Amino acid sequence: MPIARILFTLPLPEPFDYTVPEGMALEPGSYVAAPVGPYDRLGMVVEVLPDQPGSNRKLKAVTAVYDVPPMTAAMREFMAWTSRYTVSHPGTILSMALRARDALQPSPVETLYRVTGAVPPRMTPARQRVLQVAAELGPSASADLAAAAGVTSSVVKGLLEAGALEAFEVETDLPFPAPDPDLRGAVLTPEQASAAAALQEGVRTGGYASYLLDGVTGSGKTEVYFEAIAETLRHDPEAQTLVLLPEIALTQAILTRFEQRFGTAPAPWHSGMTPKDRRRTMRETMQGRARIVIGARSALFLPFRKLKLIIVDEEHDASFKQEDGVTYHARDLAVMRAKLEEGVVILASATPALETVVNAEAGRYERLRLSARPGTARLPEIELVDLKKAPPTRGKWLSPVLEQAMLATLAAGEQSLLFLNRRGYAPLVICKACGERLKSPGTDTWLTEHRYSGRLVCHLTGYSIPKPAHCPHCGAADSLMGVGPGVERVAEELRILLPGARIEIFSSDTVQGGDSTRSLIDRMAEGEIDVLIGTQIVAKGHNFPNLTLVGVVDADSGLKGGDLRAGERTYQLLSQVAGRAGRAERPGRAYVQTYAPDNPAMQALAANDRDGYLAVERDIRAELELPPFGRLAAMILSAPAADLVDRFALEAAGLAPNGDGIELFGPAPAPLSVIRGRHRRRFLVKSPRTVDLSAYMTAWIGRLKPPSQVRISVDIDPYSFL
DNA sequence: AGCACGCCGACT
DNA sequence: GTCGGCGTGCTC
Repeated sequence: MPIARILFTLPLPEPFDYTVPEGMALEPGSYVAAPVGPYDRLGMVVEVLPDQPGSNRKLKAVTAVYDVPPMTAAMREFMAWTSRYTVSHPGTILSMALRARDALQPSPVETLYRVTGAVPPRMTPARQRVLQVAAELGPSASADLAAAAGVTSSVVKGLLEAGALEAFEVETDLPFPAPDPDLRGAVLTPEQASAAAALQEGVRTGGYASYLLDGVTGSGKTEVYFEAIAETLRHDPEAQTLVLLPEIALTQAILTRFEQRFGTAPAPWHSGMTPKDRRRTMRETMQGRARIVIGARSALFLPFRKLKLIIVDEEHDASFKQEDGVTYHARDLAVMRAKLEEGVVILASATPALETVVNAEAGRYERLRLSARPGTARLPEIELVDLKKAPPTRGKWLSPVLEQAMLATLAAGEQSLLFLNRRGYAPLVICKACGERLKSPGTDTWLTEHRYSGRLVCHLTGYSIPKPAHCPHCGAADSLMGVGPGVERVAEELRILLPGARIEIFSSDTVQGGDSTRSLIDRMAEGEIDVLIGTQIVAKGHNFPNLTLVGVVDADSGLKGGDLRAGERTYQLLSQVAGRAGRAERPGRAYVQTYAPDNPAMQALAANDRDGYLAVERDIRAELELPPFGRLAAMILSAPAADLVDRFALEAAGLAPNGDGIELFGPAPAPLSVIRGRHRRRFLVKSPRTVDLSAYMTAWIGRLKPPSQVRISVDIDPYSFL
């Protein structure tokens, strides 16, 4: 009997071997159920080996094979590569690819009823009502008909037997309607048209091609990549497209734009979906029927049938970096997947990551620039407000310069946006009596005061308590004081500065679901709000025609902490926020409050000199051999007891292999040294570009024998530093 | 990941 | 004298 090597959705180090029963057709990529210990588990065939006569290995047999298309060779290669690169078990990657395992089963069915037109031999008032609602509602479930008619389902059953109703079965998971590439494209400017033509040429040529779509905010990148999608749909009736967006940008607005262009919304994939919707998207994707999938970073692991185009929108966005469990950067993996799928990848951004720009300059991506906003809209003037020279009065957070601008904007009947990336009222609570700083239990992060809810909240773990009347440390009454600004506190300041103005806060605390987000955005767009104060959530994609003033309350907050990309990220975020101003015919203006006006990121912002800034950053990174000119990896050790992890960290340091050009830093306490009661220590490894750092980390871990309480995790290309 | 097997404290 | 804590090791 032939032998199948099967990879399971379990963290096992290697595939297991099984015999293939007579008559079962298996090939690499087939999804199967096979026994692991006492139970059948979901697995995937990696390899089918011919009969091995004379072998006396006792193997179990494969139980069943799923009736779905096998995973493609390109996807299997992608998983194997990802497993090696991220230093994680192949089975763990397989579980990521099969997140909605019901998708392997056919759609569940439900029974619906509809009227036949036949009149039942015996008509009663109850039957009459049911037939009436059945005619009004159209095909419906028995329970729905009964409820609408105010009867029990036995009346429905009686009508079915009498032939006045007929039953039929439908699948509950419907296919996605086919998008229409030729519905109506936007009228493109010459610059947009030439970028679109280049992308379409790439799609038609076939094979791997990669592009950087580098367009200023509002230059119409979406319309341009829509044309690449349209060409993909037209060119090959089986080709599929994946659009990756930062989680926060996956809003109704983008779905509506797809619907307007292609007549139907794409298949969605993100963390907030119900199991049923997930199952539907995954089934349609693996069957090859979903032609366009739009999703957050995890959508990259969906098992497409024929993935020919991947678009990474806002490719610089830090949320493409997955930090827990298997760490990966969805943009980098998207490029690899496109290579293996022999497809086209488009990285789109107004503020591309330095890595991406360096790759484009090295010729690895073809760069397509969109330099103009269509119509008359102009980029906003950005002015730095030096807080050392023009500080806010004590207890306030807005400099007089910004206050004046806000007053003038309100007087002119225009809107302002204030950006402050801090939720709640105050990011830190201290006791005036004893100086205690309130921390989240089991974690070394400060508690944030939220005044609307009257609670102290840990933004890392979600821990929250009502604000205590007494200091938990010294017991003093009424001594707890919020320190520093949050959006709620700035709102309070503004209500005094601008009495009567309509002021709203936009943060993940004030808007829960999609509906409240939409209504806030709609009200802002329609001019029903004068001042919007928002966190990171306001930076993306919203178009407010009457918004002419943007104020950045604390431009320096992102520069703190030892992050390699702090300056770059600050530049990206702030230029994106500033870009909210002046989208329509009115010119926009942005004030950026900073204590570090000489910082290169601030200077570049004021001079609107992105490329100059990137050139400076690039030279620094090249000099220090930091990414993308060198490689980084981190190893994080954690344990419930600090002494245990410290002892093991020293042992691990001694066992680190030697390697050419490898530099080892640490162990040092990780940036968050305690999370959920686990003490964390971190090593940073730096190597030249030419070194296979994943292989180095794998070799290192192979030498370690951690005590059971110590956990090891590897972060390839870490984003948080130090 | 499960799950079973295995040794040390509070209960009928 | 047992029930059960979760540490360790195995699953083709």
